[in-house]
Amino acid sequence: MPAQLLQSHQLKATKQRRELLLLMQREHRPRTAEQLQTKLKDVSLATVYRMMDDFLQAGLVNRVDLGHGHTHFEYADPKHHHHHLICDDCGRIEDVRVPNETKIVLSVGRKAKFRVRRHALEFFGLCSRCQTA
Amino acid sequence: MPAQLLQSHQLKATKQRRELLLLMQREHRPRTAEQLQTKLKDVSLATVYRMMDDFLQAGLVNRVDLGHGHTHFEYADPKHHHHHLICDDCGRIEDVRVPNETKIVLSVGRKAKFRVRRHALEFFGLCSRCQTA
DNA sequence: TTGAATGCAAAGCTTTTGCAATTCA
DNA sequence: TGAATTGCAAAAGCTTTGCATTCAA
Repeated sequence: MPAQLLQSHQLKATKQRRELLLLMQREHRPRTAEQLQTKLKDVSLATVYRMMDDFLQAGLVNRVDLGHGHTHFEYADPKHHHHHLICDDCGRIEDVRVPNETKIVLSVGRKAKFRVRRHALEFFGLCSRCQTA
Repeated sequence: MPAQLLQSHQLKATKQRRELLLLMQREHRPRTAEQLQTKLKDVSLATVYRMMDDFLQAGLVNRVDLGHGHTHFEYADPKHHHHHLICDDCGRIEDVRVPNETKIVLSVGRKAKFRVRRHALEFFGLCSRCQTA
């Protein structure tokens, strides 16, 4: 599957790319380049970053800013578009869907004559556990 | 004004803090620590970063991720809450207001039993000029 | 007066880059 | 085969930190 997906985006299906894409599909969670590299073992960190650039351009992954100093990446599953709730206290990350999101994004773009290609949205605060603690 | 604002947030109103806060209120645009330091002249970069931490905690400024490698900061004017449209082509940044934003944020938090304290939202794409070019 | 804030310079991290070797189409 | 990709190690930022000094309350 990864091989075909890569080729359909004009990306040469190298061993490293196939492994990384497969890993990200399975994790479907925001991960740092280092976290991904650790789980791949035979791929250099520089290559992970280079592949991320390619994947980002192809729209296969999204860049996620969780407020920690380093960038996270997440597989962009078109069937499960979502955003994140990030707990300031315990760091837990929950997925969340925003109602009428498409409509909102379209209306924002239309009003400003801006062609929105993508957007980033994260919520920060306290998760249910940490509120009571 | 900055002096009182600082003190109301339990922040000692030092010369550097007053100047930085005043500058950010006037700029009311996302700026990097370096950009701010340049305009201040007599404040070290380390101090700008340290002040940003304080201001962020106090809620006086927001952290903005424009997708470039470095963090931007913007004065958090409660009367002009807005988000950004960032042009992939020319880099121009426009402010935008999202209709019913408060309602949306509240509903997202309620559904997930998550107490949302703040959120980050940026739109990327092509501005009106770059669409036609 | 005194704890907090600042400056300077060094250290720390994440991310990028050059170049030779390797690999996929 | 030939262009694209990868590894390694060095370089390049941005951001943080230690410590002596200065400053606001």
